[in-house]
This record gives sequence, structure tokens and C-alpha cells, in this order.
Amino acid sequence: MSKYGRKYTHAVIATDVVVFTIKDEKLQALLIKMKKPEFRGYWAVPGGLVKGEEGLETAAFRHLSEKTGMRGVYIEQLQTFGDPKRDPFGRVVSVAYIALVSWDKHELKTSEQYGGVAWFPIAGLPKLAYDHEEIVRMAATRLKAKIEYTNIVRGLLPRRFTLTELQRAYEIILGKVIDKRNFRKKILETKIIKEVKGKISSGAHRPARMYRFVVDKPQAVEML
Amino acid sequence: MSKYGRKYTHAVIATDVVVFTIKDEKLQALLIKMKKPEFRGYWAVPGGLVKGEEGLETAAFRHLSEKTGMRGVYIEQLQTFGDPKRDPFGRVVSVAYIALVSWDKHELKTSEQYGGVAWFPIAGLPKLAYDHEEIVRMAATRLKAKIEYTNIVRGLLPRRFTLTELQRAYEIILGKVIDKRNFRKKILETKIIKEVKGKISSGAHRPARMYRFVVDKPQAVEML
DNA sequence: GGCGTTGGTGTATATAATACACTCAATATG
DNA sequence: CATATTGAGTGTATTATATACACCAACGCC
Repeated sequence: MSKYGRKYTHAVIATDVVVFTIKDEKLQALLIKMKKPEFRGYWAVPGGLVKGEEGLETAAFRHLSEKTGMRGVYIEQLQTFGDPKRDPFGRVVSVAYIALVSWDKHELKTSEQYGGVAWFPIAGLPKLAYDHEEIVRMAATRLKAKIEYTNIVRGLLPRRFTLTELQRAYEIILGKVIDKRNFRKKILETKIIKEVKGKISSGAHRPARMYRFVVDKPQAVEML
Repeated sequence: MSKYGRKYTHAVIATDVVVFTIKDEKLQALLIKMKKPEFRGYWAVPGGLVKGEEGLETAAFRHLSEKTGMRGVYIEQLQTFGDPKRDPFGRVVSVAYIALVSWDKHELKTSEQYGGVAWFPIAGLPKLAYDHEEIVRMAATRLKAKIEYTNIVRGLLPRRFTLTELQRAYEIILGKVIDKRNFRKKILETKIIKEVKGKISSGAHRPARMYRFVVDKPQAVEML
């Protein structure tokens, strides 16, 4: 038993993961539908309690896998939310994480205890349980900030992608159009991506060159 | 009793506050000397467990006040540390905060349970308990990053200060010398500071104009 | 083979960042 | 009280970076 076992009414620790993707030309977040009668009609960010000797990230991965079927994604810590009243049923402190995925790489399936799992555009979220709306908003803000000085966008794209796809990701997250020539100049200067053999024909037009990220770990980069 | 009361061996929540100041031309952190025999010779970042219905920031302020005598400082969340082995005596998840203070504004006094409280230069820390060395390192890194695009530096300075003092704060945190004319041009362009009446004579030279921060809340700013 | 569609490229201009040296006003000194 | 010393305060020229902008290429489709 912990040395710290009995002095206080303790809070419980949970993790929540805000999973973003770009789908239908929109930034979307992954939500699960709550089944408990107290939360009828509400959705939530996938997450749950941290077990005894389990690390925070481990717990985040476990709940993500159990509740959405997702595995093998990168997560990074967003912020910890600890308002004593954030959960009406007890004192839960939640460590929130962000993940970015290419939505077509993951088959979604949730467990019995939830009513479904689905993508929702950031502009157009359903009713969210607890303080999850605040969490998602903060995650979107952080994403928007970090895309300008890190290679965080890599999570959203498949291993091989075109410059136009990459540019669309930036445009959607930043919410503004970017000049094609300037974008290409800058992104190639950073050296975070690299051309790879092969072209892709995706319609009645000239085929596009393919690129990949040079490093797939997070790193800070001067950009845009 | 919490609905979440009995399912797991729960972790306990703590907060730790890395307090920075600039003193003797160096970036320094506030540490308390541990008294418990298990930690003889070790120092630690001021912090402690969060009580039942207490908010995270409230707990951080309370421990800071109890263990160092400091009150009325700004804190902002750094990151949450939750490695199951970070505390050898039990599972403690720590939410770490950063605070920046003007050291001469606070009289230091610690409680009976600690052996003392003192400032230590970042380069030259004593042995730190738990994972507090990692916490302090990360706090310093974050500070260095944020000083470039926020008004975070305001906490380090007295209400009224000279441009040279402000520049020294930037130089010490960034670890590089800055051109005086360019610094003044840029910092005044941002409009985060404003000249105030009165000059200060501090030696055998022309007296300096005084400035103050326009807003004393955190804000993002384009800078340096 | 002509049309529609997206891929791919360079240059000129404007803005921002950097490098750089002297005078000013106070105190200290002989 | 004349002179030296010290940090305060100021502007411009140069370089680097960011922005604005238009046409041809390669494919599919009819």
C-alpha cells in the first residue's frame, strides 16, 4: 500500500485523448457516444481511469484502443484539467493528450459500454460530457499553434503524400489559403520532407510527385 | 464518497511549482531542503498533495505559501509527470507549474518539516529528489521558448524597470547577448511595455527611463 | 485532338532582421 | 571644478526573409 494512502480524500486520475484527423476537407475529432442514462445524448473524448501501476501514456493508449479500436498512434500531452467540479460524480483529474491520425488508416469500433464512435467536425461538435468541449477547443488551439513550428502535421498524412495534400492540411488547420509557390519553397527549405520515388495519378490531370517525412518523431522546425 | 472510489489502486495527485528568478545575473530556481532521513542531502521543488475538493492551482498556491512563504505569484501549468516509479514511496502523479518572481519581493521562510529554502542557479543545482531535476530542466526549456513569443518575462521584473534591466533578463534566459538598439526597437514595437514618469540614477552615469508592462496578464506577443 | 483539371515552376517587391558607433548625463576622482 | 568614467540613449545601411503574382505541363475524358 502506498505511503500516501489515507491522509486525504483522494482524486482519481484519468486520461483523455483528443484524436484529430482531416476528413472531407475539415478538421474532425473522434468522439464516443455515452450510453449511461445520466449522459443520454452526450458524446465524449475517449479516455478513462488510470490503473494502479500503469503509466499515464499507457493508460491513454489502452483506453483509446478499448474504446475506439485505434492503435499505434502518436500522442502528446496537452494539459491537465483538475477542476473539482468537472466530473459531477467524483473528483477526477484528467490528463489530456492530443493525437493526429490519418482517418482511413483506422477502423473504428467501440466497446459495449458506449453507444458508438464517430468523427465530428470541430465546427459542429455535438453536446459533450464533462468539460470535454473545453478540452477539444484547447487541443484545436494548440494544434493550430504547433503546426507553425513543428512537424506535428506528419500524423495527419499517410506515409507518402503529395505537396498539395500537405498544403491542404495546413490550410484546413490554419483556416486560411496559402500561396502554392511560397508554400512549396518554404516547406522544402525546412527539410522535414523528402521526395520519394513514384508518382500518383489521381484524376484527369498531371500526376503528382510523392513525398515523405524525413523524421517521424516530433521535432521543432522553423516554418510558415 | 466518489463513484470512482474502489475499482483501482489509485494514484495520488500532487502539484509542484518551479519558481524562477533572476539573481546575481543568473537564472535561479527556488528549492527546499528535505529533512526526511530517506532524502538526506536532497533538495526538492516546493509542492505537495492535492486535498479532496481543492483545485490544482489552489493546491499549488497553498504548498508554495506553506513551504516557501511566497504569495501572490502567477503560475502556469507546465506538464504532468506520472511515471509509476517517480516516487519510490507510492504512486504520485504530479502536475507541475512554473512561476516567475522578482526575488527581492519575497521573504523566504519554510516550515518545520523542511530543512531550509534557497535559490540555486539552474547551472549548478544540488541533488534533487524524485524526478525534480527533469521537471526543473523542462521548466527552464519552456521558459526559454515562451520568452520569445509571450510577455512571460514580466513576472521576473519589478513593476517599474529600465530597458537595460529588461534586456538583461532576456539575455540571461536566452543565454546570448542582444544588440541594444535592435532590442529596444523590437520591444517597443510590441507595445507590451510603456514608459512611465520618473528616472532612476543607479551609478556614475546618465539616469535611465522607467517602463512598466501594459498588461500584467499572460499574452502571446510577436517578439525577438 | 480539344478541353478541363490539377501539378509544377521563378522573379520582383516589400517587409523584417541584423550589424554597427557615437553623444548624453550623471557620478567619481584628482 | 575640470576631467575621466560609466551606462543611457539614438539611426541608418545592409542583408535576409516573406509576399505577391501567371503561365505551361501532363494527364483523363469526351
